[in-house]
Amino acid sequence: MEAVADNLFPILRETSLFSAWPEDLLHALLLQSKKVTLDSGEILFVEKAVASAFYLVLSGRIHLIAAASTGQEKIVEIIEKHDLFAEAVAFLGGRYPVTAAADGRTTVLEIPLALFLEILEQKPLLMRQMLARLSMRLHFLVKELRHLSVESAEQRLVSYLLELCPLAKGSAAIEFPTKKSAVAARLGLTPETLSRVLARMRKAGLIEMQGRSIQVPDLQALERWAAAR
Amino acid sequence: MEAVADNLFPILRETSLFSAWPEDLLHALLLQSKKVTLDSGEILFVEKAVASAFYLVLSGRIHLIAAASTGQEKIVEIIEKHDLFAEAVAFLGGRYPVTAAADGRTTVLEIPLALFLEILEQKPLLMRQMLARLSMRLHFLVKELRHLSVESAEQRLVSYLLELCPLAKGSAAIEFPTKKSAVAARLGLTPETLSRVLARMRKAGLIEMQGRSIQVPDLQALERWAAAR
DNA sequence: CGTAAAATTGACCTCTATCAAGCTGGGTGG
DNA sequence: CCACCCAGCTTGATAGAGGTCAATTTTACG
Repeated sequence: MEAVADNLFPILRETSLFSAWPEDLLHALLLQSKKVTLDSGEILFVEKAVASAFYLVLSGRIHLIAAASTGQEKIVEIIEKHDLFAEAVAFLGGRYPVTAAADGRTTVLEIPLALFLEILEQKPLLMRQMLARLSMRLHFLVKELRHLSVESAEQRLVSYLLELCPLAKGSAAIEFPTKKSAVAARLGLTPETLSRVLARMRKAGLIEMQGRSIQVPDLQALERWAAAR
Repeated sequence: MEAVADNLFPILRETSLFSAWPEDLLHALLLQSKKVTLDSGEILFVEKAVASAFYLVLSGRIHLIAAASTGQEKIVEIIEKHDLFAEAVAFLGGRYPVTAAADGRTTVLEIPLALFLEILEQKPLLMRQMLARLSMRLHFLVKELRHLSVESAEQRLVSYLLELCPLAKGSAAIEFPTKKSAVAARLGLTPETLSRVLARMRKAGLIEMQGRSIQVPDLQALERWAAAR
């Protein structure tokens, strides 16, 4: 853990949650926050632990993991650089619903909930933005639920690829954010199945692949292909 | 659609969202609301439609359905009598993320979003409660995600049964809230699979069943059985 | 009752997980 | 500088869970 530098301001400002915060409040919040650096695989917090803070990824990546009693794990979400996570726990008894683990060496900003809540309480506008954020997460999860329950491995992978590329038309160059085995877990698949689906796409001439980067000459063709299974 | 009667007050008061609302505001909101009655299977709103209202189930049941391009459907949630739904859409461009359909003849109270938002804007305390509600839904969905991705049919059904009965120990008499085919969809299963799992439980002496009602002589035995698969 | 919808049961098949080898490529120490 | 090593990836063979299709049986309700 280290002291918090002023260069964090622009990063926080770019998040939907903090974009409209007045300077002084942001500063007060930063004063109570600290950087935490994790080694690959290290656990930031475990499911059901009492929540006292939420986080912003400064570098690296965080995996949010839901584990079953059988020991199986599903990556609910991969949090990228400059994204906030776990901010929603604030409003509920305050226990984390998932486990957070570092993917590669990762630094996060730990923001204490107490002061954050206090500030929110007094600024309806900020609360309003918080509501919008939670709403978005809700929609995200509903979408995930659909993907998992009614879509095949092919459809899920294609949806995921389409999410990763900004334009929905023409061709695209896509890069997996992390190693394929983690992408597989994110999609609710095994690494083997992901590998096979990618192989099928390659054989069908729909993609080219080298390591983590994927070329898609025709996004719409890819979509049509997935729809047919 | 009919005029709104005053006997709705106690029902609204029992919801977590409206429990703390001042009389006058609730009244103002009710004045703009109306009852809507739907026949079985009738659609209240479709996915992606622009949202102008949210709802409270007065009688019957509503299924929230996520459909895939293939035509397959998953029931995301079964909304019971006196529960609110779709209130979260308010804060997001305002499109419904799911389709809502009546399960049996169903009456809902349609509450317009515009006034609701206006009121919230001026009452930070109410907003705070709204946040708590969204947070709960978020946790619910995360749990669902885990169930779907890392649990077997047996485990999902048992979790669902345990959710339906208030006590976690000893014996219980459980009643499915709706027809089995809908329960199956809620669990992400086909009716056939649900039927088979129930048959297996019956043969293992873990449950007795007549129509929609289920007797569980030993809840913990049921849990152990599910854990072993 | 009689009919239609719901539920069950059986046979079969598909998808994905699992287990078990190989393969590959980037980093390390000799 | 190269050989080796090992994590990550791929590929193959196999099995199991759950879906699909079809044929009954049961239930609900006019």
